[in-house]
Amino acid sequence: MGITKTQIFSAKQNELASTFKVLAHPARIAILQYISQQKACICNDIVDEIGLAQPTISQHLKELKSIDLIQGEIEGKKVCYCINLKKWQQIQESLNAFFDKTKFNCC
Amino acid sequence: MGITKTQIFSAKQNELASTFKVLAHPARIAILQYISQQKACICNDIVDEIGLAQPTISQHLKELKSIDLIQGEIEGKKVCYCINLKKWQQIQESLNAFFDKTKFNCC
DNA sequence: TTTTATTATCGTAATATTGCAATATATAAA
DNA sequence: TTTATATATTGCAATATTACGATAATAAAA
Repeated sequence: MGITKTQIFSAKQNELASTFKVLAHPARIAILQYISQQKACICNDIVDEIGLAQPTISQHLKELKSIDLIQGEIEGKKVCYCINLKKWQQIQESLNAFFDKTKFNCC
Repeated sequence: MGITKTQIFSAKQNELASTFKVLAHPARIAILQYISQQKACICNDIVDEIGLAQPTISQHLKELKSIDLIQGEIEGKKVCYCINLKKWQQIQESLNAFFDKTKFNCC
């Protein structure tokens, strides 16, 4: 069917899975790493750096923006993409909470 | 195209993305949480608990097994699935390393 | 051996994702 | 205004994922 039955899971489970999903592509990992290393983060530089076509990069940026993980500031013709530090830390904490909460009672 | 261009990314980037991908489904999150709470972890119980068909659960378990996140011990007719604590911690550490290493130079 | 119970695999339909060419939009420069 | 540059959107083809019925495989029970 290809469709996830989200309605049978809790909001937290769905949200956690969605967050993992945004991070589940090497291009998006690479984009985040690249943005974090640059003083000025411009989309076209990302295209050159990553090696995917401009529309593809734009699409990946859109997905990262969709969960507020990055922000884009328009600077003339260019857009300066930056990591949203607050959200970044928030996500790291919620992932750690998931890993920590999971206890191991068997085996 | 639907195919990820893995060859243009580093092994680490691909591995990190793959790990996120395995965790990027609410059923697999729910399975991990359920397994972690049970003293005895049996597949058929998971089917009752999650509310997806048995072949679907079996498929999700296979994906979790594919990165060694869970282990299955055959106990007669049943299989006792358990979280692989070592791998679990290893993954948590590598995710944290990714989040920590990503510095924020701009904006 | 036959039956029953449990889990895995196969095949397939529905949907999602990835990637890019073409094109649109927007702004700066000429 | 026209042109050039940067980014976003649209449309589509190729591939991946999700879910499940049917069935196979395995092992305990009868």
